[in-house]
Amino acid sequence: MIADNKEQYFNVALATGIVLFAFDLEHLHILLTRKKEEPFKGAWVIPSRYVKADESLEENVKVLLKNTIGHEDVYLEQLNAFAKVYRNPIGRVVNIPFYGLMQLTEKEFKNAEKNNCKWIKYHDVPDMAFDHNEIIDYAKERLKRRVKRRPVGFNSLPKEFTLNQLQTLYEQALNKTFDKRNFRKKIFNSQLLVDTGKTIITSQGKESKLYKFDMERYEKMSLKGYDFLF
Amino acid sequence: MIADNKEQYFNVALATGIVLFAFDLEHLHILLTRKKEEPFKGAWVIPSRYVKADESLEENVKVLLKNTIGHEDVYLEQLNAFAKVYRNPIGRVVNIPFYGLMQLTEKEFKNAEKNNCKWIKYHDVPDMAFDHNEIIDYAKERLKRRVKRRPVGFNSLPKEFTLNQLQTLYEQALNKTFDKRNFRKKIFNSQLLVDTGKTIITSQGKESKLYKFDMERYEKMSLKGYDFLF
DNA sequence: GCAAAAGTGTTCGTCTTACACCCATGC
DNA sequence: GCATGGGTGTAAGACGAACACTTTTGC
Repeated sequence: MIADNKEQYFNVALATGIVLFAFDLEHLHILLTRKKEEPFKGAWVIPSRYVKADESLEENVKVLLKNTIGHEDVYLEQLNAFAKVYRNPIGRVVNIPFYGLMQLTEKEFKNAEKNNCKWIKYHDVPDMAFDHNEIIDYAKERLKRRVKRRPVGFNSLPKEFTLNQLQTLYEQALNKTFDKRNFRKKIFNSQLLVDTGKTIITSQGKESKLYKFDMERYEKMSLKGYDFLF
Repeated sequence: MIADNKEQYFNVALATGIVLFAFDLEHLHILLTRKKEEPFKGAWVIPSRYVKADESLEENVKVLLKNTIGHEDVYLEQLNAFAKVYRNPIGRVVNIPFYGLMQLTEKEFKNAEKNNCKWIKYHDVPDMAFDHNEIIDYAKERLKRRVKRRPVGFNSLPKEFTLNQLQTLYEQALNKTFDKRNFRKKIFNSQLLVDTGKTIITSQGKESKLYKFDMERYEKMSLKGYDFLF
């Protein structure tokens, strides 16, 4: 079947997109940009890029990251392909988006501005071009599930963080609030946090204990069938 | 960027594949077929099909189902795209596989044979062409997670089924055994099963109660934030 | 009569949830 | 001095895990 008319099938273009979530210790953000060319010139989109013939999806996404935030040090996960026939007016473009999770610091904030991108608050996503709102909604759902079921949240915190920062992150991602005492109990019970013995002075001038995530321990526990659950 | 040399990007082919899981009330099976053409003529593959220019992925998968088991009454879910540059020697073919879950009866068994397909036991998957083993492993992982966290298993049972059949399904999919009393307690606690009042004579000649899944109730509970968990 | 399958309760420990106050700091 | 945020304990209920026997049937 394919041998007869190979050409008829090789007429699809591939792109990746990145729904980049970043936490600045207070709010979750998503990185958006505006389209520089037709179609939908000027409209909000997630950073996207056509995949070259000999380029893997991951390589492509990493170029996207370099071009927007200036580095590629981000937790990444592939999402479902968006492949509707008429999603792009110039032809059949299949977008295989990823979601990323990272810490938002001054550096990424400035780099984004420089590269014509903007960090939008998680709950304030505007109307976007193509099916990009759908992609973001899907990525948010995925993030929620992951935060609930795997300790991915730590990818958006500094190596050492306070429990209040961790709780804020969970509350933002899951869009609900937790009782402070119960939150701490649950996290400590999981035995995935290590007390660094250090403290930090938070923005309110209070002293607060610093913890770090014990990745090694998590991996060992995972192998034995442990399931992180929040 | 794209306007200048549009052609250079529109040279990818799209295919879907289906990892079809089916339960005959005793064992889980996966549907495989053998390649009829080069490359890898004669090798085991999952049923796959090129996507036509104006065809959605879902339409394409449904044709696949029609061509193999003779109908399209299957629970479907899209998996991650498999897009490695050199996964197919004839060009860059991106496979966007789905997994499906259904009940295996005589009908599907015969239709598969007629269509050059074979139902292989879940734990006996042979070496396959392309990256199809990888796809199956990925689909199995997804199935495990789904069975644990959503009541998808009911898609592979008849409308009315016994608790032992349900338990067997869970044991096969998750590759472990459960205590019968605890299993029943857990399932009844979830309040998702309705006693039909009927019984059936099983293959061992014993009478066994029939239950059905209360989809409406599940949907209501889901909306209120209920999470099925096994 | 014995092998195989359907069905059934209790106990113990752990986890979840609800709930309130003290202390230090910045202003 | 007061508003803000960091930090802490207890009690009640729900849930999970471990565990054994009775009954019926086919052979």
